[in-house]
Amino acid sequence: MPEEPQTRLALLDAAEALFARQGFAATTIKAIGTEAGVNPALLYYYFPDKERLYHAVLERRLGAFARRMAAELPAALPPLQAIQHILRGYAAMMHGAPQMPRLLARELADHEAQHALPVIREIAAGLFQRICDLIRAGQRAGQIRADLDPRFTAISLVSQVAWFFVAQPAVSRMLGYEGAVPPGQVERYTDHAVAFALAALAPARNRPGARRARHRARS
Amino acid sequence: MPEEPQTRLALLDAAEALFARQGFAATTIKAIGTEAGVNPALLYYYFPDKERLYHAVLERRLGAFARRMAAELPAALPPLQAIQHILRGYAAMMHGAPQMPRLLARELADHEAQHALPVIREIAAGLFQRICDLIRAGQRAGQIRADLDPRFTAISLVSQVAWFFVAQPAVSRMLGYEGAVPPGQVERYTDHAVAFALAALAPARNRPGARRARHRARS
DNA sequence: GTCTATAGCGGGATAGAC
DNA sequence: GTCTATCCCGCTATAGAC
Repeated sequence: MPEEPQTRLALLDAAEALFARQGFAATTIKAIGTEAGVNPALLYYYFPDKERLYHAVLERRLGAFARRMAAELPAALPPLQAIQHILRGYAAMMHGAPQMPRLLARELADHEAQHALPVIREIAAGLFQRICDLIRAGQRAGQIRADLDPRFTAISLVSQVAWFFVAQPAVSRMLGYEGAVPPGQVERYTDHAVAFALAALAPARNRPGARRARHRARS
Repeated sequence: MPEEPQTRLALLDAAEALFARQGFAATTIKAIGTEAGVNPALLYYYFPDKERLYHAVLERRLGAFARRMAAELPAALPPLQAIQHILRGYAAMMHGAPQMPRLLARELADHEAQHALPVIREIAAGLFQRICDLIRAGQRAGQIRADLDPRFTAISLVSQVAWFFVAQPAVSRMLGYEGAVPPGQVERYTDHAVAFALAALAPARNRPGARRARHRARS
């Protein structure tokens, strides 16, 4: 990793912010240059074109996250703690890179967009697979309700964190704030989400009428 | 509601599909016309411009949903059942209008985009407020854990359903499907999400070491 | 490495025939 | 109501001076 040119970094940062705010198509080269405090034409000195700049933006963040997650997770951690660890790591990444959630939201929604990177799919799929395996392990150990579908449950777990950040503007307003969610609230929500998840995962203790409505659930 | 011109409807449908797939900026007038099987210039006969066509697309669906939800919910329903009703209604709308989730995701992410409609914010805020109130009622009745923050909990509930549909392409792949999620699986996930939510909401029965770190709830 | 100038294209929107 | 032709603008990308 030799010395990264300042200009290149400025362009990456500016592009990340603008792509997140407005999307790829709505963001112009001129705007990127202005935001970066750099001549717009320099984009073509450091990157082949707008599309590859976008790729570079995604690679930079997601690559780092994927590597960290792959390295950090000790294999010996008990399932419930490992799940907690992943959820908190996910929240921390989202919190640390404020543009990322919206960028990710666009990627997820834009599956037909030409610039969607397979890398993202692979990273997401890898993490998801890991969570599924942890849930199954927890079920075998009797720490997680056996009647939960592991894959559906993994989605439930991830969605709580993902949605909070992705829908940030709406969520913030719903919580009663004008602009962004105050920093402290983010940690509080993360704690809540983990507690909520653990409560839902906990094995049912012979609840009255616990085993009904497997089919036929419409009102 | 007098006779709606066919062409107008075709344009609305085409625009809805394309805006959902590619976003507002990336969708061209020509593409809308082609998708609708109609001359592109007709857009300007039925709508003032591209932006107002977009507004019409959102109004059509969300207006209907908001009216239905406001009308359908009997005030006398017990909190837990009312919550279930809302979640299922939300899922049904998303399922019934496949483009809507992605359109909504864009709106939520694009809070700085100029075309974001205040209507959406109001609808979302109204439903959210309702869910919060239901949670508080459930807590007073002892049917919902008292240590949950009502607003955070409302987010957790909504996010499970919202994320499943919004991240549909990614979710589908994670569940192991190639294209879209098979119809039956959507209902199965909805059932799961409701069950997951109810499990998390259920009052803890004298668990050893129940969470203590509770902040003061505000009115 | 950075800048200016501009080519070249594709987009939104309009005029007006039918 | 529908269609053709077209204007005009702004965007991406490049050429080339410094």
